[in-house]
Amino acid sequence: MGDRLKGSVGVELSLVTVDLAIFTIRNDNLMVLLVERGAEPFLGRSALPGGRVRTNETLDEGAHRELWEETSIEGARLHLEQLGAYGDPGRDPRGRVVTIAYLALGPDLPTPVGGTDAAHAYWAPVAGLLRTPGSLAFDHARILDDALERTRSSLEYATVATAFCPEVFTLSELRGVYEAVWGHELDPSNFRRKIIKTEGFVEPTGEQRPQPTGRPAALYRKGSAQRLSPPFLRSAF
Amino acid sequence: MGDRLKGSVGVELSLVTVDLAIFTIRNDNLMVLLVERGAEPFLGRSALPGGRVRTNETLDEGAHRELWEETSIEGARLHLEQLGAYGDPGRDPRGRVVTIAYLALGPDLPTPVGGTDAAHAYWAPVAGLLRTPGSLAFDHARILDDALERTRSSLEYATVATAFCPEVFTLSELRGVYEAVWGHELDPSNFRRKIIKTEGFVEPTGEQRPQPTGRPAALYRKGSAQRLSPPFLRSAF
DNA sequence: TGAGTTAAGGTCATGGTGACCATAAGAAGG
DNA sequence: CCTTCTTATGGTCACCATGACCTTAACTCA
Repeated sequence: MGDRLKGSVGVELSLVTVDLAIFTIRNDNLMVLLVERGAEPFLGRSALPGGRVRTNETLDEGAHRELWEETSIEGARLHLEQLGAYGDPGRDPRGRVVTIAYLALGPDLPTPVGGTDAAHAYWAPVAGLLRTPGSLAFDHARILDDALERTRSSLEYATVATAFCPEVFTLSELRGVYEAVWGHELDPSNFRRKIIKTEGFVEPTGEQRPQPTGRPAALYRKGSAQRLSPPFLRSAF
Repeated sequence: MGDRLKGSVGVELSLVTVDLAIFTIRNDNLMVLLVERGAEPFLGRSALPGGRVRTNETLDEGAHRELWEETSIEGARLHLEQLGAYGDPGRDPRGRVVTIAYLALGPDLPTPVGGTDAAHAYWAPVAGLLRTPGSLAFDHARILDDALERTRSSLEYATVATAFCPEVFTLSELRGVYEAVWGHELDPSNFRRKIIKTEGFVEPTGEQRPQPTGRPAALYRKGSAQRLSPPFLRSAF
């Protein structure tokens, strides 16, 4: 391909990768998928899953492919959006590597099987990672930080919270998503009012689900709206 | 460098560039800086300024450098933020080129002198470009679209509108920024109330400026706040 | 039957917002 | 000097979204 890039010289070329911050919620905790690196550099350290982008695929396609290869989960069920590009020289000791970070949100996923690249893939609580800095390879701690802030912000302005939920869910489960991501509790009554009156956020299925204790909860599915207007701001921290 | 990327093969490498969507406001119109391409592909067509990222510089540094080379404007006076990565195969007929798009906002800048790469650099009204699709090279029309939407959205949640203003400015000038970017008029009285009561958005200088007609306007400078809470939503379109 | 638990709905005071009106302070002209 | 025009600045009021809090509904279990 190099000869098609007329005028370019080798020193100007970079390796382009995608890295994925895949979030889900397990037991009311926000979790991120990590892999234990099986090769240098950072051998044995934890990192976000990712890999090289192929020249014949879109960045989005590359993200979807890596997602599938590392987690055996089809991207169709996930919310996937680009987070940004990270290209500081020195972020990879092997040389110039520019990575396009992606944010993926999904419902409680099965524990990932070892993919092609990743010997060990596992879910780690995000809260714990923030308390132990320096545990991630490359600049993945910063990417994780940005991914978390993007997620918290997205819940304010968009309807992506439903991406964390299964096909049908209760409003309490949806509230649990907000509480796990924002890290504080919400008033159940006010939350309900806000969600219901936001056109297209959720649609009632008409069904109910008995609870282990207490009154049965109505079931909902994802609505067609993408954005929240007015937004649902996290006022109190 | 290639030999330092152990295991990589040439076909996996990409050319990485930065492209800049530089916005300013002239005569109440939102303008974007374009360059007329002096080389193939898209010879003679208009494009966003940009160029290759060097291997020893940050993506942000590359953006600042290209900004300087193309416009002779120091980035310190501008608001510069990363917009995202664009890497569809085929976006550049020469081969795989991944570009990191940046959004730059600045006050009414002097007409740029021809830089090193750009023979002709000029300000074009954004509104006109949206009405004539297909006029920009590469996928720059899409980047411009995204940059515009990001800008409109940023004015809702952040204080970046002051980046369009000179050192000191009146509230009417600041309102003109919002009106130019959002494309509709705002109530002067309500706008004033909103800005003033948002702590740290603007600081009064104590000075006044006589107007060509009408009562003199108080002068303000940029405050220290970065984010608007509550946001300033563009409800009516 | 009563206690416990969760879902769901209602009340009320507060604060932000849009629509609108009123006043202030300058320039220009009769 | 006074009127008129223009823009800046300030105020009023109704409405809506929100947070805090209370009440009722519906189910399980002892």
